[in-house]
Amino acid sequence: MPKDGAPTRTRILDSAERLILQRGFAATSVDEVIADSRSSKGAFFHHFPTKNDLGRALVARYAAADVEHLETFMTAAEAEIADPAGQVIAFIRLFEEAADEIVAEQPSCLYVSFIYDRQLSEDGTTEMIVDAIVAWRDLLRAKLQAAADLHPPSSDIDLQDLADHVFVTFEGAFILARSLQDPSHMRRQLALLRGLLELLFDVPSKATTSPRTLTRRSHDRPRQ
Amino acid sequence: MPKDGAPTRTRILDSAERLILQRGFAATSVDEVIADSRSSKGAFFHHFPTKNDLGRALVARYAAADVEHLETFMTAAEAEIADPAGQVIAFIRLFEEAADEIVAEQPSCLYVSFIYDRQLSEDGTTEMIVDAIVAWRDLLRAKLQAAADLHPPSSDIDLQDLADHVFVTFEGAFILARSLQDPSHMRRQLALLRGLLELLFDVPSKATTSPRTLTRRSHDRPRQ
DNA sequence: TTTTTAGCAGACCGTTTAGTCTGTTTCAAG
DNA sequence: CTTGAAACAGACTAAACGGTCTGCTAAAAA
Repeated sequence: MPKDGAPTRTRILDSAERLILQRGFAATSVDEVIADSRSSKGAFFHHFPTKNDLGRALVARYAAADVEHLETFMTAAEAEIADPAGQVIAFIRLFEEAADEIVAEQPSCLYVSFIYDRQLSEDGTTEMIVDAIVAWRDLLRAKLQAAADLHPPSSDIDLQDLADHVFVTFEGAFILARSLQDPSHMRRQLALLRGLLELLFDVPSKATTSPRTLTRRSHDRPRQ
Repeated sequence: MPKDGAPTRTRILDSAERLILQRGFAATSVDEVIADSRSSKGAFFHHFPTKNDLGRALVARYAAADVEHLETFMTAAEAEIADPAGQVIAFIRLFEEAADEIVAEQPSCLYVSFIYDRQLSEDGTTEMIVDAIVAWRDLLRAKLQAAADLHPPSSDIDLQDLADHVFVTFEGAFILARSLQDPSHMRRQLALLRGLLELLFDVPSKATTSPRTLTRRSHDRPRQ
């Protein structure tokens, strides 16, 4: 077999992801991706027959990483505490601690770039996004169900919607952070969500073990 | 003065808004807008010197309507009840009741189309979006502050972040509804947010007065 | 050593794009 | 009725776009 094309392919995907997260899919030209990745027309269209194929590959990679992130953090939360309500709260706290880093290297969510950018269900991208969202909702709903069975929540809240609200908070926080150009909103919104979950399941907030959350109130002046 | 150009201008804006909400700004061509609005090149570039000018005008109109919507509903909530916590909850409930209609005629939020689509701070659009977001956060924060002063909330939650969480829920719900192609998520996420606020401020949920919320649980099978 | 094939380079091409230009129509002021 | 300026209509253009094509190179199989 001839020389390995994987590094070039990865370089193209990396450049495309960066540019598309900044400008959007339609607003990013193939030539820009080629220039940024220091490849060529030949290389690009060798790996991706069309621009849409690049998009599909990009979403596939992104969704896979997203679901893996989900599972990694949930496993870590499960190792930390036995109680399912505590696990959900620990899960959110792990994302909270990683929030600044996540937003720094990803100013927005690739899902939205594709959901908002292209004509819906044009090809297989929407399905991949749906699958990832469903992975989140199913895993979280199971946890929340288990939590609700143990500590009956203080309010009759729909658990499916509550599971979805985690995804909703992520996406909304991305938009808020980007609009106001203040990346800390991701961490803050996750902290808020955690606080609401602690309230709902009557789990005491252990602020002392999570020093980062102590700085939560240092933003009375909006940074803009 | 010659004939009135306002109707044409409005027709172009309406078509552009529809198309851009579906496909995104960059993915919508001037020619498509012209065809959809049954106008012409001459008419278009008479009213909007460049495509970006159309975008700016569109966001200006959208943001003005958004802030007006905010103020209308908050005024209605204030007329309904004196207690600030109850006002916030009534405010959310009003949007809940309007949610299906809103999503039906607007499958997504124009802010996101511009925040995600164009290079940030290219022109004045970002500022207009920021102004609208700040209007939401300021009005809601004031209400939440007043509410917290009266009924001290059962948890030490940052009120600024809580105010922002309303916007976050809207934006996230738009994305969820569109991704899963189930418009009911907007209503459901707002209902959830209301439930959490009722819990936080210890306001009893009056489900009987709001018949729509009774159907909240009729979605065990995701519609997809 | 020869052959084969994936990997790549870059000139090239047809189409679409935003934007221009030359008119023509409308309508009210003078 | 004339005029003047805003409101259009639509042919046209230069640049950018996604995609093609021909050819070269590297490396492993035969």
